Amino acid sequence: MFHRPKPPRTAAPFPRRRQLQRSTIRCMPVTMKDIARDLGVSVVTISKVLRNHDDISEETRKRVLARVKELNYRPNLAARGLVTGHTYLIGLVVPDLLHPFFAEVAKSLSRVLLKKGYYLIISSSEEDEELEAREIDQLLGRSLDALVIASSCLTRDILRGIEEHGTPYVLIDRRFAGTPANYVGVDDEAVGVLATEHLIEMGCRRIAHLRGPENSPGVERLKGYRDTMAKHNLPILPNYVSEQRTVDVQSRESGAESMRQLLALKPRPDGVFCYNDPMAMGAINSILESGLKVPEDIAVIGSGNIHYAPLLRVPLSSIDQHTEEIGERAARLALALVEAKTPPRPKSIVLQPSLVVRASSSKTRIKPRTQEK
Amino acid sequence: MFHRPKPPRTAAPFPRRRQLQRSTIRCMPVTMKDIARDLGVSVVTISKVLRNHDDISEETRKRVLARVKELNYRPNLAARGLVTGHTYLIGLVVPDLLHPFFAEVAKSLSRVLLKKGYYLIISSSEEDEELEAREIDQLLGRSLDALVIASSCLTRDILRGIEEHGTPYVLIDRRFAGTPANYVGVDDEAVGVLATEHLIEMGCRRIAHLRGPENSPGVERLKGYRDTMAKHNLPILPNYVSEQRTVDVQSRESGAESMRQLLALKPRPDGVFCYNDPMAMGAINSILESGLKVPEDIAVIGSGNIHYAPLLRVPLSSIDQHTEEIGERAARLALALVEAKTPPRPKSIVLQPSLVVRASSSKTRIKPRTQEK
DNA sequence: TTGAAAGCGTTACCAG
DNA sequence: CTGGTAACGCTTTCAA
Repeated sequence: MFHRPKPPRTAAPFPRRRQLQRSTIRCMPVTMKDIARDLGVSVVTISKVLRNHDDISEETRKRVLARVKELNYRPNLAARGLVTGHTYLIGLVVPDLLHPFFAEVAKSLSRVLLKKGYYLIISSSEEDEELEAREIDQLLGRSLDALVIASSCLTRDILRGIEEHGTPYVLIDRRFAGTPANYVGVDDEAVGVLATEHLIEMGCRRIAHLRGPENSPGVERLKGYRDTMAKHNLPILPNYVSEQRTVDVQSRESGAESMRQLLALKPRPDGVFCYNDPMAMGAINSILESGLKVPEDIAVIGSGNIHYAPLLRVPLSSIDQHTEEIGERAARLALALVEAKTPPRPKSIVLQPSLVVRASSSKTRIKPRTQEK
Repeated sequence: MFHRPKPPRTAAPFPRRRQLQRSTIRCMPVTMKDIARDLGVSVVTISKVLRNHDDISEETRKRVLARVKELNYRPNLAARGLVTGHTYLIGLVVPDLLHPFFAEVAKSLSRVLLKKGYYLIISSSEEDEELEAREIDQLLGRSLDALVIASSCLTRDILRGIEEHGTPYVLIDRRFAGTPANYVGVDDEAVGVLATEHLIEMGCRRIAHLRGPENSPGVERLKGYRDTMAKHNLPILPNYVSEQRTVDVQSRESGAESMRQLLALKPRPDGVFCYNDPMAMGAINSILESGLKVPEDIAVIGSGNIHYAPLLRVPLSSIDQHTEEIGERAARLALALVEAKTPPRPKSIVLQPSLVVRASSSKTRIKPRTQEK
């Protein structure tokens, strides 16, 4: 009936032997306990020294620090996180790391977070909804402090699990209709407007659009394009909006394919606004292959302003989305969420895009050879 | 003198209240304890069900699973890792995520690992030795199962801490002289040979080299270049090997700058082998800016065969390093290390590079317009 | 088939 | 200033 008093822990029968059977033989790293035993102090003391508590004598502190350095001790952050409920780990989910847009976001995000002592754990969904769900599950299981997501999902279902779990999150690039969420992205309708206005100004009249997926950037850029065409009383000819809605992962190939279909139309377009830069690269390829010229026969503009856009076969005009700033803002927003005592009101940050003109859309005869960079 | 027996834990005074003060008010996720209390079983039972132990009655199993699903319970992987000593987390350290080579490696690595239930945690050192050391420290503190590293360090010092800590690791792309380590990369000397032989075959005689950093790829590619020039009795003219040894992060700019210096030399080179593709892109830019033509006046070849090489202003000849395979092999090697009971002998995997000819080096008059892709 | 106890490496709390 | 104790959420062991 009575519980036997635990024997004092210090009197363990095999003091230097780990009791639990580990799966590997590999020797474990140094722990506080090791140092404590070594120095004849308690683990608490070690812990305090390491976290700069000021209720430790200078002498003890010195001894501890010396031994810590000597043994190259590293605190186990997982264990620490377990106790404090704070892991200093922030998750990032993107559709494709190879896509320069997301690589750039990851980079600027990471830079800001690192400065504050946070660490980024990145996950690529390959634009696959199911994989994304699994990866987010994994991430939630690792008790991150926050999550930054460029979701490949078309519905907000994915968010429910995250909210239930209680991990704060920031959406980037793509958002969902419905209840507001923390979001950082570009004004996608403005992207469509800017691109289309520019092509019109360059003298294009039969402007086609290689559209993106059914997510918010895809839909809103399309809307910007449609509205602008309407505003200028320009018709959108049949099949001038590419039907396939493929994904970021294979943008270039899909851009090439859609462009081929557009080229078969008559009359054929004299300008194309592409959902993103990789699609535009594919489109340009198809146009050149067919023997036509860019921009003389067909002007092309993309979006994203990827860093090598100026160096392409035909330097690519694009809509700059302020990629770096998206990462920075998302990082700051995420940090604010983590540090907030109580979940603050969702905040939506929408950046204004800007036009970058290069050769692929400059229908003037004097094509600048090296316009920038 | 005697320790008071602990009161039985089940008789805690405030059963539904967490005792520990967390830094945030945010409600904590569901735990096994919650489910156990809920169902009137022990946490052990829950734990066993979740890990498919077969000593649980079908009925209990069903009840548990139902509740688990209902509450959307996710096991805390950090806590699990603490006990099992196995986190299913593998770290990747690269100099620059924006560099397509490393992005591609990350992608293929992640793909293989994910299939086996492992998760990749990526870290970009920005080609900064000190930052790299800090990041590796962080990673080690998170008790990863293994580490994959493309180190920006020139010496193997960084490895000591890792070995002391006992985390198995695989080097990729760059290796260190001295004791053998697990490594996956391309035969860099062969890269230099292949590139130089090709330029010679194209009729170049005054071949320059925009060299990389003082790490193994940089040094070995340089050696391949030197040896090949010697073999063909071709002189390496003064200053024909660019002196700056800048880094991957700013390759393009550094390539452009070095090329400008080469152009000022007389005689000027008629062929350039660049350490990597971004440098080659910068070099081509400088050449075109100076009014000369690629490849007619100066042929250029890079290394890495980045995916957009065919789409550049001048489609870029390159040495393919089998980037994807590097990632795959590194993943498999890392998994082997994790699963090994005892550390196996270090294994070095060296892939043979292959030549990809495009316009930037085809000195024949008939330049193929679209050679591939 | 079930679960109490001990332990993973750390921090919070509080009594000395 | 110091350190014992309990706790974080989980798994392992072993007795019932």
